[in-house]
Amino acid sequence: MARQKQTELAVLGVLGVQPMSGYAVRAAIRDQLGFFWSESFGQIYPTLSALHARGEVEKHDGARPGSSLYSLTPTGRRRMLSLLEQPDSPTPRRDGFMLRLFFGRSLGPDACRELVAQARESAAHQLAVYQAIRAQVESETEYAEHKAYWLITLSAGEHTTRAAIAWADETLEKLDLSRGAYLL
Amino acid sequence: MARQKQTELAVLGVLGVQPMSGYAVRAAIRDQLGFFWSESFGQIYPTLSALHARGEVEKHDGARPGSSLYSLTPTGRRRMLSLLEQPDSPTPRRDGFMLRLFFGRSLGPDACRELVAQARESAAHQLAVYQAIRAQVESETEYAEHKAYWLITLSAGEHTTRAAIAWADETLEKLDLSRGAYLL
DNA sequence: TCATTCATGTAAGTGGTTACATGATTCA
DNA sequence: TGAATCATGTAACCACTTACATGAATGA
Repeated sequence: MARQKQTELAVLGVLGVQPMSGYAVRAAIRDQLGFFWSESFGQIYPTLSALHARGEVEKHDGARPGSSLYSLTPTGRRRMLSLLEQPDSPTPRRDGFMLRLFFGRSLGPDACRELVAQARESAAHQLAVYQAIRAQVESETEYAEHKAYWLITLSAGEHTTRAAIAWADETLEKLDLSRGAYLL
Repeated sequence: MARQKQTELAVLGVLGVQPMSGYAVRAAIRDQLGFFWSESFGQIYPTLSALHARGEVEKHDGARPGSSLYSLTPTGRRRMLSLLEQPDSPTPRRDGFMLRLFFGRSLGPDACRELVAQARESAAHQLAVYQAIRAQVESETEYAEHKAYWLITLSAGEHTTRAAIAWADETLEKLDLSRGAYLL
């Protein structure tokens, strides 16, 4: 799937849950999909215009003057479904942290240790955030069916983050051993 | 750290292990860093030129006519070190698979199950690849110090992938339960 | 009244991929 | 002899971010 269409999918997707403004679309993506997706205004507004031009979303007057509420048309819903079914072509990974660690020999064991320790901290923090969100989502009473899928993606985040912590702990140990060897 | 400089870091980094041609730089990045980094020719050659213009790499005649061997100059090595020490600013995540799953309610439980099952398969395959590479790297006798860091990044991949498998298994179970409930 | 949030949009720039063009060398 | 690999580079395009510009509404 062309990567461009993924932005359209994200926008159509959140609009499929309920109608909202462009600003709210961004907030929804940031707050609900933020851990594995992001869109900026510079993407959202033009996408919304294009979607509107193609009749996939409807534009209504919003609560404030100048603001608009967008909602999916039947065409839009069909489009979302068809995008959803297309296999995604993942963007090539570019993990700066791993890149640094790979060249760790040049960085030196101390700096590497620091890097991994920081990564461990931020993963631990992330895990706490996930769990706070989980509690919040679980207590939510609306969108019961959608909730289940939200929790599934959250759970993926939790698994990955716990793995990151375990890896960091293991790596710190290795690094300490080799540092010990180095100091002999 | 500006994202652009990361390409320079990757190029300087592999050149820091040993001098090689632009073509070989790409091969090294693909084969050794491929799981968490990627560069295309369209990036590598211009970067190499820029690095050369700034005196960070030296250009020597390669084995074939028209081919070049690039190696780090002392300036280049210092530059690599300084880039290595700068904190990285991660690109925002865009995980198309999670995006789809988040909108799973629209996709339907069967299609979701299929999606997750596929993800599980590809993770299992990935894990086998990691382990093959691990065996190969471990048997390598050169670059002993560098090897340790390579294995550390490999281990990160293994942890993440095992977590993905565990998550998939858990999720498949959940999905089957809810599908059962749906069918009642 | 003043900061914050809601709201919409554009312009410039960046970082990157893809496809193309070209040609030598190696090896089956 | 012909396919695969080694080798270098460019041009067009793409998705996306950042910064900017603007202004109304809300609420402390």
